[in-house]
Amino acid sequence: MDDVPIEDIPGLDAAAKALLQAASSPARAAAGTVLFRPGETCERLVLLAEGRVQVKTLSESGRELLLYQVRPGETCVLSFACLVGRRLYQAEGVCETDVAGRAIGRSTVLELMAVSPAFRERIIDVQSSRIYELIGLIDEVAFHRTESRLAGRLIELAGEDGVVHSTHQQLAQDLGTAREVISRRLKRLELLGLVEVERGRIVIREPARLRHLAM
Amino acid sequence: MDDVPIEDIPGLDAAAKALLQAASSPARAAAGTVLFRPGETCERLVLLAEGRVQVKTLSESGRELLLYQVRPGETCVLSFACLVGRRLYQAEGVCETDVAGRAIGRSTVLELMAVSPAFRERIIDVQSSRIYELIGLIDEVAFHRTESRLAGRLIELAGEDGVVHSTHQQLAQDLGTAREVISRRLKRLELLGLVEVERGRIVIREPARLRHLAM
DNA sequence: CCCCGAATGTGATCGAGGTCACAGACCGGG
DNA sequence: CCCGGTCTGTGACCTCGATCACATTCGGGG
Repeated sequence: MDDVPIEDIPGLDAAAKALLQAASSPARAAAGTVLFRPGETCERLVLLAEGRVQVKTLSESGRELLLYQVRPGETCVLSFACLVGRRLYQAEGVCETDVAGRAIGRSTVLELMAVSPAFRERIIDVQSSRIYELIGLIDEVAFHRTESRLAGRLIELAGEDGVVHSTHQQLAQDLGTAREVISRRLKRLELLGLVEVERGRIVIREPARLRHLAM
Repeated sequence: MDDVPIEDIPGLDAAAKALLQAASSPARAAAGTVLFRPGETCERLVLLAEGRVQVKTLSESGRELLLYQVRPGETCVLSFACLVGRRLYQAEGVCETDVAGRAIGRSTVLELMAVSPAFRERIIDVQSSRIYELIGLIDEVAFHRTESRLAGRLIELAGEDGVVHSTHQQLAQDLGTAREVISRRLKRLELLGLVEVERGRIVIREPARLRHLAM
């Protein structure tokens, strides 16, 4: 079962569907697959139907930092920028889960922008949100300490039950720091009674106080 | 002389000009004027005809960090994101020089997006470039030391003659650090023979080696 | 030519976070 | 139930950058 029905992609209008029918190809990838790496050129844009993709920068020393995630109905803004502006990727894209979508080339993207209001608005919407988020991220990285950023990330990741299923290593990679640093900060949060640290998961005990720390 | 002719704004098509004629108002501001601050709502978008605007984040402790500059023919992507997505500004916009442009409201922006291909493409283009730049900035702030960032900034600011007209304080604010740090780093670059530091200006002596440091 | 504000130089100190080097602890599979 | 890989805890150490507190120095306007 290789095909990805165009109907699976939310937020498209008739014009977009017609064009995709004619000029897109199904794309699937398993969790963990690297979709693109720094330095590569972008040949095609994927409209995501299901799954989640993480886009992260890499440092020379091997650390990483999560920039944003791409969700169903969205496209990767970096891919878009690289494809349209003929730029090189400066980040890495990794499938967080199994992923399905439809891939389109540069000319099709441009045509879609012209003929499909829904597609156009979606792109602009996603770009705007990402710009907003990226600026927030810059602010965090430049001016906020790790403890506060960790608190924020825990809140983002927590399920309804207040449980975060992540290892210290994963959190470190999300925040662009080292595992030891996360371990120590978590320990501190635990001493403060804000969380409980277990193997592979963190239970949030005091969401309110944690949220307060995050700002 | 208060008016700003629409002809002064580059990159518009007939449809855009017609709409602007009917639904935009002239906007002027002197160098140093603060156009928006964190926490404010965005009521209108300015299409820049001349001058330059700096957009920067502010930290609690009073430091700042330059996010990007808006130039003639462009719009501020943060303003756009805030206006369209009804979000609050998270940064500050300051006129770097005297500035002239035309201001439009939310509904006009949306209409322009719909009726003017040139405007639409311009927006998308600017958004894409900014996203690319912002990701680069995140990478720098997260993973590169001040010395390398300073080297990069000096190269950006240098004129044909290799002279940068900035005070240490200004450079510090561009890079999101403290003045003393810049002074010391500059001193080091001077010891290495890469630049000469004078009052209010820096002369680049070894562009190649400086560029090398910047990466 | 003097004076004041802006710009710069510098030492001392401090804290956050990065890095290294391990030691345990835990867990699922064989 | 044992073993190896993953995950976590921790001490030691170092570096960069932030901050404070000044001393200078420069340059232009009155």
